Amino acid sequence: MLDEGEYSSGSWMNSVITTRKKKIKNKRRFSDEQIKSLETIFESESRLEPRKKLELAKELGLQPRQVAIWFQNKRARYKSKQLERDYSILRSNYNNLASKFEALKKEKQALVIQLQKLNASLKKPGEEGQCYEQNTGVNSSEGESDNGGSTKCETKVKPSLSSLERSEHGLGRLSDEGSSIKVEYFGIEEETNLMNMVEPAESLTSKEDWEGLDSDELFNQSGTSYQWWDFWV
DNA sequence: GGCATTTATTCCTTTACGTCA
DNA sequence: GCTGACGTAAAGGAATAAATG
Repeated sequence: MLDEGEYSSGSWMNSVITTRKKKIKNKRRFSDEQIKSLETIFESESRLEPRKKLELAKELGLQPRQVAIWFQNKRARYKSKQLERDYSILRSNYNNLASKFEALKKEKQALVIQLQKLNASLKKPGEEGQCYEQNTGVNSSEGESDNGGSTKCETKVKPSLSSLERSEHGLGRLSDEGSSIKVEYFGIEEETNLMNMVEPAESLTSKEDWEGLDSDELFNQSGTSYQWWDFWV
């Protein structure tokens, strides 16, 4: 630890202070050539073998201790820069993810609204919903009905359903079991549940959350009743 | 082989000097 | 010339592993 008998004589504290001040007074920055050589070696190996340290010190006209300290400080500086780079990359990835999340959330909300409209129209007696039920349930088994308006209802409702399926890449599926449409979507059965899921997602994506959240906090969020990435999985 | 001690090395933090705006 | 910010050489100290008795 202590080199060349640095603190070897006199009162310990006084010796430390005087010796240290004397040493630091003589502190000189390394020359450009010395720095260049050190940098070159550091690029290939961040830690020096003792033998190589002696050789390098001799070559540069420095004390081996100085070379060791330079490498030590260089490793610290490199690590600090690396941390900055890593943080920058993580932040960029995080921002990308956040914007994708926002887009997906909007898409989902649009689909939920579309679904509500479809359900509402099907539940109204004597309107399009009833026509659809007759078309899909009755007309298919009996071949035809004496109702001349069946083709009109079909063209109005079915395109909406197919657009829902298409927009969800085949993940969303509608069935007409019972009196209303049930959704096999995100692993839930009713759109009320679907709507409930929107709320926590909203709070997570508020401006304060995005600004005050670092990546660790994001991945450690356990305050909500579900994980936000489960939202669309 | 297990142990205590010594030695060497690393990392982290702090100190103090040099430089520059 | 003074001052504050910043970069950096160097020291202090804790932790760790290898060597030694």
